[in-house]
Amino acid sequence: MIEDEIRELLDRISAEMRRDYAALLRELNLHVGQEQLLCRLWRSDGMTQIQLSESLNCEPPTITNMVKSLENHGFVVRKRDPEDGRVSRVYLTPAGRNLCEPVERIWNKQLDKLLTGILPEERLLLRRLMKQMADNLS
Amino acid sequence: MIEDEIRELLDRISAEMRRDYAALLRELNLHVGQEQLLCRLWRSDGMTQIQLSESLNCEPPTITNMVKSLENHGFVVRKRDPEDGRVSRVYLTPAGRNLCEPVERIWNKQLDKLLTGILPEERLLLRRLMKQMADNLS
DNA sequence: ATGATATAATTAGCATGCTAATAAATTTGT
DNA sequence: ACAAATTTATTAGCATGCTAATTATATCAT
Repeated sequence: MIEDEIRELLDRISAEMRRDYAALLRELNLHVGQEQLLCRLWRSDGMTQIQLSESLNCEPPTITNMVKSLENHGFVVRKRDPEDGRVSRVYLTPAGRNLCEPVERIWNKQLDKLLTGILPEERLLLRRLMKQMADNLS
Repeated sequence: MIEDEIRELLDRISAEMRRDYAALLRELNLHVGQEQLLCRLWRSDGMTQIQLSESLNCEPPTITNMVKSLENHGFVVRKRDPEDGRVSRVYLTPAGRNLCEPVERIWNKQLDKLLTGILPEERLLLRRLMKQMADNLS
């Protein structure tokens, strides 16, 4: 069945992308997923952990762990919000900010690999179909 | 850029599929990924752990952990290979075998959700493009 | 036959990611 | 004003998944 093949292909692509990213990001001392969190901060430094968990679509304890790990590696710092004592805001250190370019290089490199041999008009179509699938899931 | 959107959509789809599967599989006392290992055994019971790691494209220690967990839950048993003392073969218990149908129901349900609104001829195209991407990665 | 090499699996340690339960601060309701 | 409810973050515990190092068995070469 076509549908089962699509499921298996999606599983394979997800897993393989993750593996490739893991290998590439290791050179930057990053784990898969951490670059996504940093990406949010590159766009908007000082987000709260709740905002991060909503933006990354994961649970607050996951953010606690990720931020703790990123803080141990010196890529971010946490500061208590002076106006709301419950809130902890996450800020980039210079080291964290400097990861932006190398991470984007990795993204582009991996994207080139993924899309090799797929024509521009096929990419448009692919985007449309993937947009539909993403919307179906949320 | 189209390519960046494709990357972000792929990330979103992967993550969301994983979350959905996690929720659905929890009712069967399974974690995401375990159903893939079981699926290999449904097709060919008694595989070695090395064979499983190659088939699932993950590392041997991961298989050790997964099999240990599945064994604790009574879905598989490990038996030493009588002809090669290094090899440990993994066999389904009746409970593990009985998971086949409910897992396939979950797969089909989730696949319906994913592909809603995508026409048969678009599915063919999608499969071709995904096949290309999967081949690009391996 | 025995020392070296290769293969299969495990252990330790770390990260993402989850749920359930808890702690701390703020807001709401009466 | 103060008790109750809500919000934000953390802790504990478990699973997948990784690498590096280790153990146990089998094979290869001299």
